[in-house]
Amino acid sequence: MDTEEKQKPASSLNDPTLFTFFNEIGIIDQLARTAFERVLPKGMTVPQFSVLNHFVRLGGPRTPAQLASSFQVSRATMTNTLKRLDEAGLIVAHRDPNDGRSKKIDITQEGRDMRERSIANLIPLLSEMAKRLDIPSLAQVIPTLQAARMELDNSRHIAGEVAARQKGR
Amino acid sequence: MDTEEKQKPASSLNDPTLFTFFNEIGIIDQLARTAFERVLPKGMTVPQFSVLNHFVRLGGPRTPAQLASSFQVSRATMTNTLKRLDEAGLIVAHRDPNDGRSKKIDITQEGRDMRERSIANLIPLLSEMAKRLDIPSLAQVIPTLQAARMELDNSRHIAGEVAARQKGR
DNA sequence: TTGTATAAATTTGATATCAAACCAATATGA
DNA sequence: TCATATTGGTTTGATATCAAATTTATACAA
Repeated sequence: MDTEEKQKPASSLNDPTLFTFFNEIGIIDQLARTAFERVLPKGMTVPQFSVLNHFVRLGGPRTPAQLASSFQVSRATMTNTLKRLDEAGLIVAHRDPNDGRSKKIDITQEGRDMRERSIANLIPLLSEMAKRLDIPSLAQVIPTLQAARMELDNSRHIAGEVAARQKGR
Repeated sequence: MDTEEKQKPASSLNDPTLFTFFNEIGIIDQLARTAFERVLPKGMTVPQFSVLNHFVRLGGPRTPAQLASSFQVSRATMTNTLKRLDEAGLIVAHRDPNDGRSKKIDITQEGRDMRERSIANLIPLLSEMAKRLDIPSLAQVIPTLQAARMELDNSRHIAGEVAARQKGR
């Protein structure tokens, strides 16, 4: 199974492209998240806002599992975020009468108001960023990012398989 | 000071480029971090590995503040990561005799060994990723990412100013 | 029918991260 | 010199995140 791996074994070590790519991605994510969180209403976070925004844009009740899948986070993470939104009265949860395991989550009016205030706060920051960043060049790289994201998502099992192979020796 | 902002105030709302860009960035970062952490030696994390790798590649003792700056994280965050590396015996810290506030951090032999094992575990994963991702297209977008990262870094104060303006009304 | 497997959600325990508050030491300036 | 400001580092308190284990409910299969 690992015969072909002898061909060019350590080229990925010598080619810094992947390392550099992920490194830049990580720093941009960090800087952007922090900037957004600084302008959001007190107590609001990016993940919480994203959930509220998701409900407004795409509507309807959603299960925690659906939301976790939409945001590519674990169900445990989504449980945590939903708990905080619920405690703040920004969402409501109802048990699914057809399936006792499941829940239906929906946004409340307070949640909609919070989402509106969040967007109002984000707009000036986004405007400032748009002045400083080269938007057309960012738009150009989006397809590449989307392709990479989809491939990484499809390959999520790979890390587990590699890890299992390592454990086995 | 805000007269010119009247020109095209809400265009950033209608233009989804920035939202989409940051959204893709965030998901890629999430997926990549999780994949890396799954193959790293037990207990090793991406930030911890990054610090060890930094010492091996760039050498020499470094202060916590220098490291925090290199990785674009807060000093509090770096304190936390260094504490764990220190407890694991992977780094050593010495007080700076010339400046009682400061510390000099360096990697230990155990730290070098851990870094070697980490890289050995990462190589197969990176190889798999390299097979699935289009490396040349990723290489092409790196300059754009670097430019965006530098601009966001230079503009870190902006979020604070926008937030202050919002508090003021 | 009953027992096993799967699925949805949560809990637990760990790490990362920031902001804000804090302490200690150095630098600066009056 | 002495008071104030700045700097390096830590602590505290909060949220996010995952993996692994747990709980409850549904599905399936013998």
